[in-house]
Amino acid sequence: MSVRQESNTAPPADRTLSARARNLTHVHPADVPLQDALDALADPVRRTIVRELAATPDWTRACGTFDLPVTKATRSHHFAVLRGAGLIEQRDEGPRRLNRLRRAEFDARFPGLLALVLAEPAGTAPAEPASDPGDGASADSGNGD
Amino acid sequence: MSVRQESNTAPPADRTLSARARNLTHVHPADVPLQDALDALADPVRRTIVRELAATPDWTRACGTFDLPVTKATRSHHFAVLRGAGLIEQRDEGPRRLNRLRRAEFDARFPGLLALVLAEPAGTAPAEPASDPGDGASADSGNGD
DNA sequence: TAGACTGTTTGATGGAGGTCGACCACATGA
DNA sequence: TCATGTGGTCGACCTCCATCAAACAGTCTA
Repeated sequence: MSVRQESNTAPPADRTLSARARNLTHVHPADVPLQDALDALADPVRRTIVRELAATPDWTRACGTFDLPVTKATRSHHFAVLRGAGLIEQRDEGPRRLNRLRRAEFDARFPGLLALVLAEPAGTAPAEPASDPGDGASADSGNGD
Repeated sequence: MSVRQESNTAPPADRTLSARARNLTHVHPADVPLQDALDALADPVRRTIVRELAATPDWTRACGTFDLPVTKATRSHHFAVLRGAGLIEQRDEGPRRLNRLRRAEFDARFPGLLALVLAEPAGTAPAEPASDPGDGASADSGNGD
């Protein structure tokens, strides 16, 4: 019992998947302890990712498209943490790795927690450039399909 | 402007207060950034304090009566952090320092967050003895007034 | 085949914070 | 006045984790 079918997906060697995708292990929010959720959201960079992700449709943002004050190595680390906390889902699309915020599932497990993060004004926490006055949605923008 | 009247109470030198009580600076939850709230609740010992505090009536538990796997120095530190995050209120009663969980105020500022902590099964997070079989409320108990 | 692009992994580093022992401050009671 | 009990402060230690640079691994296009 337990471990939701699509849960802790350590993929059982699926040949239809690329070698890269096979390393993508997801954790369902239902299996995440509160400790991990709080640890994940206690970092300002990760909360920024979550907020930016919430502002765009699912599967439209690759990891590299986020405006973060860290190198790609650190960025990669943060995405892994968010994945491990059941906050995001990832899928490989060519060379890019697209992201989705697990809104409903996560909110079902931790009611209200995600809302607090999304309600937090951007640039409030440290390690954030407090956003530039020119508004962030200049070029890439977050328009949908 | 701002800073709720009873807010960040760095008491303006009140002679009716003991020297000890004068050092008791409180922060109103409304003035607490999400970062501080998450930092405060990300520690398992502090969540234990919050849960134990929620299980007893206000102003009935002194700092020393909590069953924690740390020394009093660390304990004192944790209580200070909780106070600074607007999670608890403290009052000196003789040599003891009594505590109160700021349920309503904190929940108004961070809806749902406190509920998540209280819903967390005790002994789940690390650094907790997973509770002793004899039930915690043996001697001192938490009965109220 | 080579190059550009995207993302991960590894090893090292620095800082923040949890922890402790020791000492100090205050209140109470004998 | 002294002893006790409660709690805070200080300095030191130590672990964890965010961070980076460098090297590696796929994917796509030319």
